[in-house]
Amino acid sequence: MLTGASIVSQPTPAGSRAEPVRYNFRETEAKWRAVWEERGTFRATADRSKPKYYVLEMFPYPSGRIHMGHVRNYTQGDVVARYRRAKGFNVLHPMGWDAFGLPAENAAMEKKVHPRKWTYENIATMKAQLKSMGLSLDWSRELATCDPSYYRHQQKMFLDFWKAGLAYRKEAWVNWDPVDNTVLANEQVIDGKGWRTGATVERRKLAQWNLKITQFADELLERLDTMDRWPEKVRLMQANWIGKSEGARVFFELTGPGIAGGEKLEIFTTRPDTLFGASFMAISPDHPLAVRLAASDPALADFIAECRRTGTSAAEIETAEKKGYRTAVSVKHAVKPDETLPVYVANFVLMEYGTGAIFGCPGHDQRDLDFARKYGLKVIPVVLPPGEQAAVFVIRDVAYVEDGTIINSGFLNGLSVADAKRAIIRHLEEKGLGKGTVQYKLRDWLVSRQRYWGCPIPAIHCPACGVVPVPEKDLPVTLPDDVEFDAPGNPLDRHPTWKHVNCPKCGGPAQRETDTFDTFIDSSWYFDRFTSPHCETAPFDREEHEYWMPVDQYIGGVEHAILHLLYSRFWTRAMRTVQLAGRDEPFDGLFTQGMVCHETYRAPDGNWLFPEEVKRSEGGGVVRASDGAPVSVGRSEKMSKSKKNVVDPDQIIRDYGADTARWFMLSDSPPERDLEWTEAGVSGAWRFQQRLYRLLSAAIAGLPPAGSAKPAQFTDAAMALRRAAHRAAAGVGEDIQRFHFNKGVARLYELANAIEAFRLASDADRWALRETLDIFVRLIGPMTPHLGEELWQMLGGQGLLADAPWPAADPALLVDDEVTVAVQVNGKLRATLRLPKDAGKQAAEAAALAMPETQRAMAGKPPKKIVVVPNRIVNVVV
RNA sequence: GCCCCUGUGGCGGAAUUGGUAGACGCGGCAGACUCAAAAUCUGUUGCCCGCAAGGGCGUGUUGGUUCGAGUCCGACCAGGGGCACCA
Repeated sequence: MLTGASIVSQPTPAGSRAEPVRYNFRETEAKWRAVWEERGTFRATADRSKPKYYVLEMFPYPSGRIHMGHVRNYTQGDVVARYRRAKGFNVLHPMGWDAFGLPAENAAMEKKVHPRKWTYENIATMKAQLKSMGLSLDWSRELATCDPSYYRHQQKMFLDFWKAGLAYRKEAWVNWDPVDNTVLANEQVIDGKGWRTGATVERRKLAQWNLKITQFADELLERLDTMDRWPEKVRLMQANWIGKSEGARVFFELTGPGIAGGEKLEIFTTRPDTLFGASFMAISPDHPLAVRLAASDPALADFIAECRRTGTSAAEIETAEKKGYRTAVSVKHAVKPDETLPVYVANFVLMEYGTGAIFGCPGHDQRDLDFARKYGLKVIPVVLPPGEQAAVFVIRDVAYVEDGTIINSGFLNGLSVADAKRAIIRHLEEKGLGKGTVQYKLRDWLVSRQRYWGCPIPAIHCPACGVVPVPEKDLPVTLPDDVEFDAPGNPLDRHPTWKHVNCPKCGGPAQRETDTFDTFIDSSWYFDRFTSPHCETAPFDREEHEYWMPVDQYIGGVEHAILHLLYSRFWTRAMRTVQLAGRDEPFDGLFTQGMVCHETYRAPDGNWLFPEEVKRSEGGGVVRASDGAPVSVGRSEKMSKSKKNVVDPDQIIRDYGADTARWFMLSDSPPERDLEWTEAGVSGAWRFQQRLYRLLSAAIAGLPPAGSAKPAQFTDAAMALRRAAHRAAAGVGEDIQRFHFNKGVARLYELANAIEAFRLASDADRWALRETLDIFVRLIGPMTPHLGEELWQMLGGQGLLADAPWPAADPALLVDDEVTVAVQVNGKLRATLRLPKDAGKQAAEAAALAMPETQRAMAGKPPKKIVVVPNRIVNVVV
């Protein structure tokens, strides 16, 4: 009998020392993982009788070891997956490896390991680490993108896309590192030099493979509006990236030396309404006309060469001066027949956007104005701001870019900007001088990489037949194993035999394509493959794919907001185009998690220190543990090896257990925000695990067996406990669905506090306590699954907690029959009042006015007005 | 430069539609247990005045709407993110 005693401070048996009950997480966690694995608890099979739920976290690059960002990502996904299982969904929760990529080649160069060996060793290590987290993953679906059984389908799909016109070759300017003999991505060029070699990067024109993502530009943009389970931020970033703008193309007739009769210059503008204000034309240094004119104009050739030397980094562009070179040619003004306009080559005009040529209207574009002032060109205002007089309005230092009334523009005069756009486009189209068009910033996806460790592009270059697809029967084109990394450049290119093949068309000697695919291709369809990863005849089994897709909940870092997610959306449409699948969108719900941060530490010599190298001194400062040297503590930043502010997940799991790591990841910080990793937070999470174990151990004795008949009567305290439990059941589920894990955690703390404060006095109390514990354990299951299973077993639960249903909240217990109402006088809180739920306005008013606190605050004045919000507030205005 | 987001105790953060600001956790303080410490438990903890009862102030700053504003509107300040010669 524990009457009146706290259920926790249970007296220990006489004679025994008060040994605190300790939860042995090491043994227990391993035990339950073995049970799940042995029973195949998380293996998924398509079952049309149940609703499906596909939970996916972005698969990792096998860099060597998992980091805290992975732990956070996979914990969140696992909570969702386990919760959905408990709610009766047929859950697919797979894991794989984004296994191609440059780090493997760097490792090969530095450590003389073959990229394949390095990659698969890393996979083995990281798989063991992920397993130690107790994730509810179906490992039977594991895949690695570097496996030929995976990428053969990718090669096949590429051939299909090629046939359908979605893949093509195009000459493109690339950053060429002359030392490594390779192409560099823009972000690998620092101050015009290669990031690895320090060599000055050259701009070279190379034939490269491209995928026609621009074909879907409009669709990719329009569909964003309907994707309401994606973060607003990501949709906005994608919309900006696609960058739709409406305007017109206009043709200007060229005149001057070297110009053939009738030759035209085509420009793109979003402001055709300002055409009458044009005072110059500007073309890109890469524009064919510029290149042609340079052949007979050495000064222009120098100018173009100088432009090409200027880097493409953000900082350089910002500081680069706007410069132009006046060519010998001019154009006839499209709408003012007797005027001509000079043609400049300008360093700020991009060949890749629009037509690589613009017209300059200095009055209504700041950059054009700066240019015009610099080169002494005319400034003709053609939009009059409201309230200004046309006769006296002039543009000084600031271009006018807002709406207004059109002036100095012939038949457009008097129109608004929007009307003028419509009118001029109609005019241009009628006269054959131009046409209204839509322009996108989005460019086609360049997928060629001069690398070894990637998926080979299945194409053959034949001197007679040109570029020929590898026949399907010869797929996959696999990578040769015997490669050397001691020389710069692509090992595939200098391999003695690999690239030499016979042309599949004419049988003559030919060469393989030695470029490999951008690894973003690998990750553009892995989620499709997960639906049937062992299918040999196709990328996936169509029926399995139909059942499981789309991904219901995708979770990963916001750094993939544009590229990976946009490419995946494209790939899905490309597959639809070649009738491989019928979907438009791969990801129904998307969640982007925040980063994991930690304080940074620096020794007096300026070197970074790992968190485990520092300690708190007695004086409260932070010192180096080895010698007590003072340490300067920097602000919390994203964990990174370079600043050594990292904590190893392995270490945490070893010292505190997976459940503690998971619990800490979920508590306090909202999952979309950055999380600060602190020692105090971890030990707090650990203490809670221990506390729960003690709580259950102590409470369990003397409880009625599971399934005992419900008593007819409960005390108020027991009813309060039951209400708390049922409210938690409803609330935590809601929190998980809405990704408010931190709030769910807070509710569980509250319920634990209520359980601990509950005093047992009767059998009915014991029944209520068992009911509450039963609910509680089910609720913590998704968050701390190992401890959950252990407690579930202690409670005598049926089967595994991982298979147990989510507790159903009794609606009758979710509503209180009494509510607390706030009493305000002139909007200031003066008292609170307990009232029966849904008490009438009059009763509430009377009760509030009767309170001495109310009367005192009213100071004898009569009420002017009384506002009553039922069950909430009574506000007396005097 | 353009676009977007966020500002709440010592700290992380709660607060359906405008309706009791600070749930929950961390940390602090006081106490219990202990020879002592750790662990654990109990109480307390926004700031200011007051012995107390009680009162005043308080969600980045500032102005407004409202019976009532963390929440809505305007201006500003600070921090973070994205894009960036995009015509």
